[in-house]
Amino acid sequence: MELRHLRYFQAVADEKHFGRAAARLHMAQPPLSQQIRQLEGELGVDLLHRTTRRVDLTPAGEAYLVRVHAILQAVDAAGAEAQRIGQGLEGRLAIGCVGSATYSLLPALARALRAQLPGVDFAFRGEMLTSDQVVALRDGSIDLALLRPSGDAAGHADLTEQVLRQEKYVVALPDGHRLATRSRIRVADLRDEGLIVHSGHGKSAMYDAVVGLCREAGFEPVIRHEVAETSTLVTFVAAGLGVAIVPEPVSELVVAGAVHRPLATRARIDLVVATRADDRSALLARTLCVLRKQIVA
Amino acid sequence: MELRHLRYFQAVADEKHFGRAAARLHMAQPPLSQQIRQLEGELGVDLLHRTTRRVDLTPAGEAYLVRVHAILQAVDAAGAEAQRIGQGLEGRLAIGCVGSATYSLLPALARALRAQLPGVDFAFRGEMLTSDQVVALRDGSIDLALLRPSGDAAGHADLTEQVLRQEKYVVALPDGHRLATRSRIRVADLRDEGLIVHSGHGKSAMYDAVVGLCREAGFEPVIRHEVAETSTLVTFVAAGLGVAIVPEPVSELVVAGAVHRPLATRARIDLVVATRADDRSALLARTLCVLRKQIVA
DNA sequence: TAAAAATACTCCATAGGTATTTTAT
DNA sequence: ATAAAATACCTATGGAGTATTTTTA
Repeated sequence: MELRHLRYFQAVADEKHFGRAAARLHMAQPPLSQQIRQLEGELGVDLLHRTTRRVDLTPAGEAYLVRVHAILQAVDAAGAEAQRIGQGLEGRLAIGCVGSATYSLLPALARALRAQLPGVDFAFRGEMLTSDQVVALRDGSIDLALLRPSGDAAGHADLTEQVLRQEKYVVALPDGHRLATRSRIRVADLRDEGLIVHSGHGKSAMYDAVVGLCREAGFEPVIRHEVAETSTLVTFVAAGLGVAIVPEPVSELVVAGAVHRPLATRARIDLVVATRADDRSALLARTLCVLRKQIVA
Repeated sequence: MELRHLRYFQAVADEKHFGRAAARLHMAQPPLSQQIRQLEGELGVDLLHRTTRRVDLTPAGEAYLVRVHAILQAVDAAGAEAQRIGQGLEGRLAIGCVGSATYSLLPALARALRAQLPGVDFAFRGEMLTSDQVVALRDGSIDLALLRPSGDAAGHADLTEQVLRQEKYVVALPDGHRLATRSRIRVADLRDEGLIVHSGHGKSAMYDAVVGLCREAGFEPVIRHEVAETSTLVTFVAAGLGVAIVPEPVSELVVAGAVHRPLATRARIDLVVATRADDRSALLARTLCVLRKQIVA
């Protein structure tokens, strides 16, 4: 049995007339009769009751017609859906994001994506460590990662990475801190401050970046607290537990009791977008397009 | 596009290998590749991502596969359903019944039909007048009628009628009635009794039958009450409002205060089954078969 | 008898087969 | 180098066309 048989049956059932149905199908009447008989033969049921004056449906034909309608519609719908998915207008895409972009870039991106690609089911996972995102990309639990540069770029041959933008640093200080009155702070000014950093050497790229800045300024940082989440980090600063060096967009996360001051340094921290190199999905391409527009704006 | 394409796609998606899929489909690999390409071309989407080592599904292919599974299953289910309906094992059938068989034959028939044809959705309408059943048969609101012989059998050329059985008459009497002590009652004994009959000359066959019996016995019946339903009729008798001549199976409707005594007459009243002459449905045939077995038992 | 479906036959489009090439690992 | 899909080409089944017959209201 083929869809042809179902289409022909539907036409005959609609027209209740082999001749008219054949005309509608742009074919001659005899082959139409044959195909319908073939269908009935295959099913082992008479679907139509023929008289020379009119054709009508048997009870079995009535029931079959309903099913056939649904099937033919489902065939069309399946094709249409596949097309939309192929064009990246529909589907699922999971996006990972480091903590320091979770409260600035990610919400704006989510809004833009929902507006631009309303048919797509996006899943956002913020506060992810760079190293976890690499794993998640590889195992498919995310499809796009917003992360910081990791030391071993060589180990990411299967990933495509691109620098989205280079972010300045700011210092997060408790409200009444002695440095809070300065308009700009040098790294060296933090020599005697207790620092709050993201936890785990080799896991958080920010940890390594902050330690690197201090060493470049000629001192070994005093690490007072290690925290997993950026929101916790700023909260700790507000609570007076120490100061922190964070990328500038973190200052968009406003917490009472914490203030941000520019860090006087030429150093910048890259925000990188990474994807699986073999991921050729149209949805990913469209998502990257929206992401880049977002960065420019 | 044809079901063939869907079947082939499903096989390739299952096997993730054109060669093995072709073997499973009992065909060579090249035509399979062609058909899949043809499908992709028609949809305008790549469903498969080919490497020489393995075949895997694109996101569009994944979604399409799910739909294809459902479609192919629906095609099978539609055929199976049509077959069952064609064999009379599934479907809908409405049965009408005159009042005087509603409380005896009909419940037993319903039980037998449910047991024999569990897949069928039977609808029973009891207490229908013969004339209403003829109309209902013609307009399709019932498919099988249990009725009494009507005067104008000539007017039913489009119906097939068959006498199911010939029922004796009984007299329904109030409990303490003077005739209640008799074992048998002649029609002439009812000369001075007020009768309760089914309402409407020309509508209820029983009305005509009862009046006919009386005239044959040489008197014009005194009609005390006309009622629409058999249950009402017996209730009226029990209440002492009169006596009634009813077919013997009505005595199965036991109402406190009413008794039934055989009527001494050779006259019988036919119980007739009628169907549309052009109704060739297998379900009707099966139903009639169960009905006839029921009558014998 | 007239309208419509079924039959008889013919033809050709295309599904499917065989042989070979291309491709990616 | 090799396994597998794609390409090229061929064959033949069967879908569709034309002419005609059969059917039944």
